[in-house]
Amino acid sequence: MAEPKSSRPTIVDVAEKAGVSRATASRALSNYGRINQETAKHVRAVAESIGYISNELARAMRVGKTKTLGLVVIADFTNAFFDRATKSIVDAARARGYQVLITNTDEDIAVERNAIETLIEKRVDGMIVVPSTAVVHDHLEPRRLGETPVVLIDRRLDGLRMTSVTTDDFIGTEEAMRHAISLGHKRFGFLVATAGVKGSTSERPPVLISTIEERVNGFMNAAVEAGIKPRAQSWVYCQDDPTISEAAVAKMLDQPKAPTIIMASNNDMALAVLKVAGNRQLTLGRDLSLITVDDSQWLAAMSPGITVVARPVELVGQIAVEKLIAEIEHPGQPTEKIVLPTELIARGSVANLVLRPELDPEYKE
Amino acid sequence: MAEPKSSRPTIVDVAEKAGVSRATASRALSNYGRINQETAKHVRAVAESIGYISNELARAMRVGKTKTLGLVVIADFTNAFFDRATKSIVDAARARGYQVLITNTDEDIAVERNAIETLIEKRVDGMIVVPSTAVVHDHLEPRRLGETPVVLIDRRLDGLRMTSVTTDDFIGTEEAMRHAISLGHKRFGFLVATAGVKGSTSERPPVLISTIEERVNGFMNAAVEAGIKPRAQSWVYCQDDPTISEAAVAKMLDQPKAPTIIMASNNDMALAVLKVAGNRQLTLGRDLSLITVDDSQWLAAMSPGITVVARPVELVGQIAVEKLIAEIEHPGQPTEKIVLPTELIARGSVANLVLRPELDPEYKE
DNA sequence: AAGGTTTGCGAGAGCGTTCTCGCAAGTCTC
DNA sequence: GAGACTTGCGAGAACGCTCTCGCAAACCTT
Repeated sequence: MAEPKSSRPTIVDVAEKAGVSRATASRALSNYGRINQETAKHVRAVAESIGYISNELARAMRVGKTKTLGLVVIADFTNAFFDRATKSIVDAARARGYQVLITNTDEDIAVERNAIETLIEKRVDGMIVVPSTAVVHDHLEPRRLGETPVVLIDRRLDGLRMTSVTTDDFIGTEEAMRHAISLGHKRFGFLVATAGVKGSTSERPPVLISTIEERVNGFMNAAVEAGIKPRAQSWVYCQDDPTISEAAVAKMLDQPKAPTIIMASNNDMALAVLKVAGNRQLTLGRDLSLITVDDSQWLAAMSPGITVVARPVELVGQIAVEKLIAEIEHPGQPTEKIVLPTELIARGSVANLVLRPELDPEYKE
Repeated sequence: MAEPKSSRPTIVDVAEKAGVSRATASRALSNYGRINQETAKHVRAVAESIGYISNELARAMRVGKTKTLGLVVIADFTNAFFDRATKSIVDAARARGYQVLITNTDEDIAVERNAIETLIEKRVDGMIVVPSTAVVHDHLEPRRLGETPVVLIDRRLDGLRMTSVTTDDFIGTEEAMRHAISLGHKRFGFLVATAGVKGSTSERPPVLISTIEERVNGFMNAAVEAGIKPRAQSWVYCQDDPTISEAAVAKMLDQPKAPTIIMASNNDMALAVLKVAGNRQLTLGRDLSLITVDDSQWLAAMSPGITVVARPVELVGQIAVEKLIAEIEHPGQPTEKIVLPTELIARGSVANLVLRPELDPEYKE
């Protein structure tokens, strides 16, 4: 009478059935050490026949590597950065034999702290994190992390000696501004998504995550450079909430000298512009212009297509994985702050006021 | 001289430092069994002070539960189903104390088989899978899976006794068709995304994944019901590739009696329609109508908004997690085929040919 | 033919937990 | 104040794997 044995076969089962020791079975299955190829083949056949699947937990315990990466991200895959970044990370990891454990932070620092703790508990070999704030980051300090390497993406955290992969949004948005200026735009509306702000305000919050800060500075710099002094009311820092951002856009457009173009700091803001423009029957690229950051299929497929500052999102993910795995497999890599260039993709959403000055409502013959 | 001890502190370190046994330390940290609350507090303080973080691998080995769910998905988060589904799954899992290991299949059966194997190796407590095909599924058979429970989402696999959470796309698309018919449309173009087909064809492939099959049948059924006989050339089954689908749309529109409305089986197809319409300066909801499946912020924000068959994606994810965890924690649950209702959201992309028959190019006074 | 080297394999420890069991001391019960 | 029960804790096994070490047999080498 065989015992029940309800659970999965282990390597001991394989060993017994094959008439060898655990050690030999292990050698056969993981293909290492000195072993007769005949026995190895036999053991593998037995393993296959009884449906043996190795227990990576046990192996991980022994060898100290889980072949798992943690991803700490604002898992809003509706977002044109995180969706593509996540996919590219998962793919790049798989290509190198790693799996990825996803944890969502919802941009909440407490959740993030928790997520990182959980990932360490699960003993991931390393993690890629999108820090949800630019300020508090004790949970990312070496003391907490121990040996676990971390690579930051999307946002830098300047206080930490840590590899990061970001994009040059300063130059990207500067370029976008120059483009708009060259097409004759002089009155800009800046619509900036700001975590941590409630409602909307034209006052600049004390801290912005690096990505947003660069975009703001890029806008500003190009404006100043062109001798354009953006009025306070053309800046709106606003919470990432459709109702609030749409209201902000509406207010912007109702000003006496309304902007001819709105620079959106991200696609949620761009959506608000689209919505309001739609409601008011404004045609983009004619009655109102728009530039946003992060490309997506939708932005390209609309009519007119929306002009964007495109970031090499997949590349960010791939490089992050590459650097992370490099550090995992060969500890002691130098930390790097990698900054990738963006690309301006001009489509039809920016009116050419040079050719058609009459499109500017303030235009006087 | 203390030994180096480069790696993380273990429970033995905590025990030693606290002057208790491993057992007691474990009891204190995991809060179970009989333990003096004073000692417990002391042990926890010591653990905190030396930065102890429990090793879930070891715990998992011992207790046989990893508190990890596997997600086997076509990780194209650009897709309006998978993005939201993934987020809702990650969130629902976290709320119940589970983490999610994501594996991408890219709609490739070999990769899927592999992914499932890997997840079993990592000993996930259960998995949620989007099967990438309707035919081969030996890797999902009980023999392979062992005790690991699986819940299917998005697509049913009728041959398997397995819980699934899907949406009623048959009724959903039928409803969409009735809506279009009630607005006076008589000539339809059906644009169906089909994995496995190369290029595009008007011949129906032998097998379609359940979701797509239901959509096709829903379209068909409502057409027949209304006495509309769709011509062969109004059906296009086409590979999920922008160039190919755009060509298919163009061809469709160039027919002698071109359709007044295109029913897209998913958003990739809808994108193709948008692109072609844009190129040809056709205004949606006037020169050409469109209905697609799966809502997204973009579809709502465009002008006109696109009419969609909206599926309760988040709910699908939540229920899947719920059912899966129920089976994990209380094995022996009955398998269920859960089908959730869809909702037709009418926006402006369908022209009203009853009110404005002149919008139909075939209209003769 | 004697020594050295290589090959193949098994015994056993160890990774960091949890958990059962047993024991000593304390608390109750009458 | 003796037995019964409760409380708090430690010893040790177990989860399933890998890997070092040692040993026997087989193979060279001179």
